Amino acid sequence: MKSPRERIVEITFELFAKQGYNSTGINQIISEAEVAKASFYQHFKSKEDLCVEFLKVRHEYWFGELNHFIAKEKSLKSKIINAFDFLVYMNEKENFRGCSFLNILSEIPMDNTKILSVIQSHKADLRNFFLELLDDNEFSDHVYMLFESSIIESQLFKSNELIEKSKKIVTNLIQ
Amino acid sequence: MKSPRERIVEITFELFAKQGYNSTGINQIISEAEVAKASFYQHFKSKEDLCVEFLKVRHEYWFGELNHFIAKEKSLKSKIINAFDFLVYMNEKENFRGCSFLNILSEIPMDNTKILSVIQSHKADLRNFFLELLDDNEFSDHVYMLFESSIIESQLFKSNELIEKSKKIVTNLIQ
Amino acid sequence: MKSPRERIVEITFELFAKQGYNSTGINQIISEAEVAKASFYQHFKSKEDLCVEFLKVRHEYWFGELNHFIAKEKSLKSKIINAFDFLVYMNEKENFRGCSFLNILSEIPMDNTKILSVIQSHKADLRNFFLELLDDNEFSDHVYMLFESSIIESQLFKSNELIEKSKKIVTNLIQ
Amino acid sequence: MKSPRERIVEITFELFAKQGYNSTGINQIISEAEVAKASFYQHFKSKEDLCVEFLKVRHEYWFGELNHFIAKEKSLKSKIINAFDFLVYMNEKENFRGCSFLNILSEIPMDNTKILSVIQSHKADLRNFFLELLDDNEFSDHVYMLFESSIIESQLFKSNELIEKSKKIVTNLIQ
DNA sequence: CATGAATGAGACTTCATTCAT
DNA sequence: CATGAATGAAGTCTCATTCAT
Repeated sequence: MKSPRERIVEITFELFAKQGYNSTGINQIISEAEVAKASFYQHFKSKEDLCVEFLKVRHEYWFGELNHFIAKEKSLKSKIINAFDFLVYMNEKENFRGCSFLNILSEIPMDNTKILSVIQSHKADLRNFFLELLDDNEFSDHVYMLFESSIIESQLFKSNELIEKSKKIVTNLIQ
Repeated sequence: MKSPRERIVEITFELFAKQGYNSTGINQIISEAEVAKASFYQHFKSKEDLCVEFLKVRHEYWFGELNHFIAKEKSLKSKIINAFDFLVYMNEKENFRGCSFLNILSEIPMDNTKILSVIQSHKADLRNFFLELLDDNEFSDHVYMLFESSIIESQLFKSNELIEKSKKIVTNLIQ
Repeated sequence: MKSPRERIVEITFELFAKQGYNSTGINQIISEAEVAKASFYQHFKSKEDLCVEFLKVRHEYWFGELNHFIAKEKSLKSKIINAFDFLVYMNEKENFRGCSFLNILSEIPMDNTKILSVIQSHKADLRNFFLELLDDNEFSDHVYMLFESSIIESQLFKSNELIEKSKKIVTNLIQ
Repeated sequence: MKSPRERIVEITFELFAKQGYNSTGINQIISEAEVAKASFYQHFKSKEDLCVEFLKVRHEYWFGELNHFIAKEKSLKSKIINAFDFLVYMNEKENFRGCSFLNILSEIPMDNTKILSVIQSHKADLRNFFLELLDDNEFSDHVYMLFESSIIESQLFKSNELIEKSKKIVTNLIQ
């Protein structure tokens, strides 16, 4: 059996992604991780602390999956297009749960800078991901914003329709 | 003094928009609205019910403000551009609180169809708003998605930078 | 059955006096008072709040008992002497638990001014009790201090010995 | 660097005197003493055990300071008076924290005989201190009790007023 | 239509102590 | 003798909702 800390992180990964931050209580986490409550607090100063850890793990996971997903593509253009396909893949896999980072952004008080900055940093990385591929600040942000909308709108409408539309738009722009 | 129901709705309007759904308790609402608890439940079956009412009021308010904001513009193009300026205006006014609808989307359990459908309907109306202006399904959705990102990214980074960028992009596209 | 609030106050009265402030948890109080946890917090904002209420009730009770105990005495001198006998009576009744006010004084952080001032006010009243009887500021404080020591030393040694000694001293001084 | 045991005892000395028994956790002690948890339990069976050690150290310290403080005085009378000045000195030094022994008396369950007897023994020594100086059982206890009140009342009112009053009373009695 | 007491189920957190390494 | 992860039990407090008046 894995260490309590590992079990906590794993379960948190699942639950925060599936149910969100506020809907997931410490009690559920420790009960599903089969860990004593005090063991939890040995490793994490607070729920907020756990949230930061979760976002870090999620960050690694998400970019890992994304890079893996587009790795097989050769051309720049198809890499970009595949990034959108990655969203479809994730929606299928995670049942249109949207972006964990943006979801938590909505769930925390606006003045929680500790968590906010982790989220900002994740999105800054994503913005940079497109910048490095496209090497044109304005166009890369254009794609980034269509990408962001794609995530949100597919979460909202439980449908990949607008992802596909974005793909088409980007395809046309990218010539 | 206004009726209890009106007072509840008004206070809820302020509090949900400012603090979010989960961070606003029934107790705060009834105390600030100076209404008895059971009077509250006379008018609203549950907090969820109140949320639906809030979203409806917010919908009216938001589109009202938007239409008023762009009414003075004559040309189609400047109407669109001004819609983005409206976001800047709202951010200033509401301190980068983002979109109430998307925020609540993140705060509720995924299977809450009652609230979900109100949010979907609001965004469908917004999508239609651009469609009616632009009369081109693909292009209007393109603008819609940049508009949505603009809201979210400005909330995330507490900055209007990407709204301005979107404006520039749209300006170029719209020729 | 009495109201929840009454039951809480009664049980608290017993438990704080018997076990002290820190050793008595909210859980024990509500379980013995057969009250829901949230009912408790309907009536008392916090444990500190309950403590203030307890001290007020205790204040009334303690002075009530004291005055009743010495009421039968005619002469000033015998009233004073009987006040010390009251301590013996209370020790017997409450098993040498000492002064609730001084006990709590030791249990709270030094900067808790809310509770501190209630304790100070109780002791100021006691000091005044002797002043009104004796009408001589220095002598009344002398008696007050012997009275205070009597309480503490009898708590410490679980014995009325020093109360009796104080009685003798005061008797001799009072001629 | 001193031995772990010494470091524990030193830190405990500071913390128990400053914050009290219940407000000082084992974790704070070991962290400030820079000692491993199990090392702590190597040396002390329990927190209660540590408390006993603390009281012993405090006993030595307190009487050491007291005796040193009054050593310079020649006459019996001025030794007694100076004992009261010692209380003023300690209040200034320790910010009206009162008597560590009486504070802990209030913080422990009444049936904790192990700690109780250490406290009793300390106060018996103090009572004896006055007896040896004054050689008159009744008068020495009279002074002892004024001394005890002086400590407590100055803790309660954060003021040396009643110490000064006691000094005056004792001065008059002592002729 | 108004009142506010009462509630069950949960929230998050900390305590002193033990144990495997 | 040192380390720090793991623990059970308990801590205080808040939630949306119901009910008797």
